[in-house]
Amino acid sequence: MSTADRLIESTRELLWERGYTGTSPKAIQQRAGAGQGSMYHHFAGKPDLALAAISRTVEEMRAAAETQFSAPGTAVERITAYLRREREVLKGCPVGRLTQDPDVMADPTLRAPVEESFAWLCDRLAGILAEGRESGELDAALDARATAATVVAVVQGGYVLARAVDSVAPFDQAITGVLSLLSAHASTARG
Amino acid sequence: MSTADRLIESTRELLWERGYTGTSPKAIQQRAGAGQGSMYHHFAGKPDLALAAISRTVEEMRAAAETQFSAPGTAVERITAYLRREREVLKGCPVGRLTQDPDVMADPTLRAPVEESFAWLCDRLAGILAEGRESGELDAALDARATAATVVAVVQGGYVLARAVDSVAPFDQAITGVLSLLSAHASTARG
DNA sequence: GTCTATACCTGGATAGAC
DNA sequence: GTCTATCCAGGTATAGAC
Repeated sequence: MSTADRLIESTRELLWERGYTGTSPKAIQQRAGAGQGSMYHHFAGKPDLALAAISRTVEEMRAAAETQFSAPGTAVERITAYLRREREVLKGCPVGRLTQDPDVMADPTLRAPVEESFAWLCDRLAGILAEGRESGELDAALDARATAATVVAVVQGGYVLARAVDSVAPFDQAITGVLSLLSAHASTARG
Repeated sequence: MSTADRLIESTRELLWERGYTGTSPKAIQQRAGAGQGSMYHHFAGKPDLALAAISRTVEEMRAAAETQFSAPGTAVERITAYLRREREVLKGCPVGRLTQDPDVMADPTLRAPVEESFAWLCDRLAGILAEGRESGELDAALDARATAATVVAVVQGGYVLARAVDSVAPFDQAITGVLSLLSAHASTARG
């Protein structure tokens, strides 16, 4: 891995663990095993490095989600696969975390990937839910966009709950809860 | 308002806006219109002041929630009132935000109020849902604890989505979505 | 490309005068 | 109780040698 890559990876880790404000160039350099001059040779500064890190993170997140979404199966099966996917729950969401960083949200360049990421995720889930509704799998009265927002919110909020009580239990419960509610909606249509 | 109170209120605002790491004693003093010496006369330092601010915030949050929870009405009505309550959505949750602050979560004293806050909220909602199940309002198969976690997660995640796209729309959609799913569950029991 | 030196600002806190 | 002076570490970046 090149020095530039190591710097990006270190930044990704630190943004995840400590956020933008809590991440110093010095900490990035130490974790990457790179010197001061090396970092400023490859990147213009902290915001530039953060942009590279954030871009890489959102790409990975999207690819990971798309794996579940494009798998074979019904809408509920694919959403279940997405929700039950293995996650580092106690570390939280590396993208959602950025929404709490005022310096990230205040910079349009840093903010854009975060914004696009969640917009894409909601749209994609709404599309899958709409498919399920068209095919008769889900109740015709189901609001695809609202339900999609609920699903994404449950994941993001599940992370918050898990971190609050330092246990994955509430995350798993929140997922179980929304899947039960959604499945009930599906069986109504079937019955 | 006393100087100590102004310092606490300023700290509450700044913790909400910028988090613990992003909040400096100097910024607190300036917002409170207090001097350096004044702050260190009333409080031992930043962690001490943060504890006072966090304690006050979680008390307010709990009181606000309890207002909706203890109002007359069915379980779903009270939960709807809670979820539809007016919120400063784009500012996010002042308590949930703290879960993203590693320095807060690493300090047991600062962490405890956050942890208790979410534990209480989940328990309280689970109790209300269990009541609704006992009374026949809700499906007997409904898992009260899981559903409670889902409800809390939707609120917390709704904040994340709203901040991500800088719009209250996804927050409102997420609430609408979970209430639709829950209401469908209720009508199953009634039908 | 990477290193060291340097610079300036802020964070967080203490000391002692008033 | 509040003020000012002072302190040291760290954040963030530039300059220039190698």
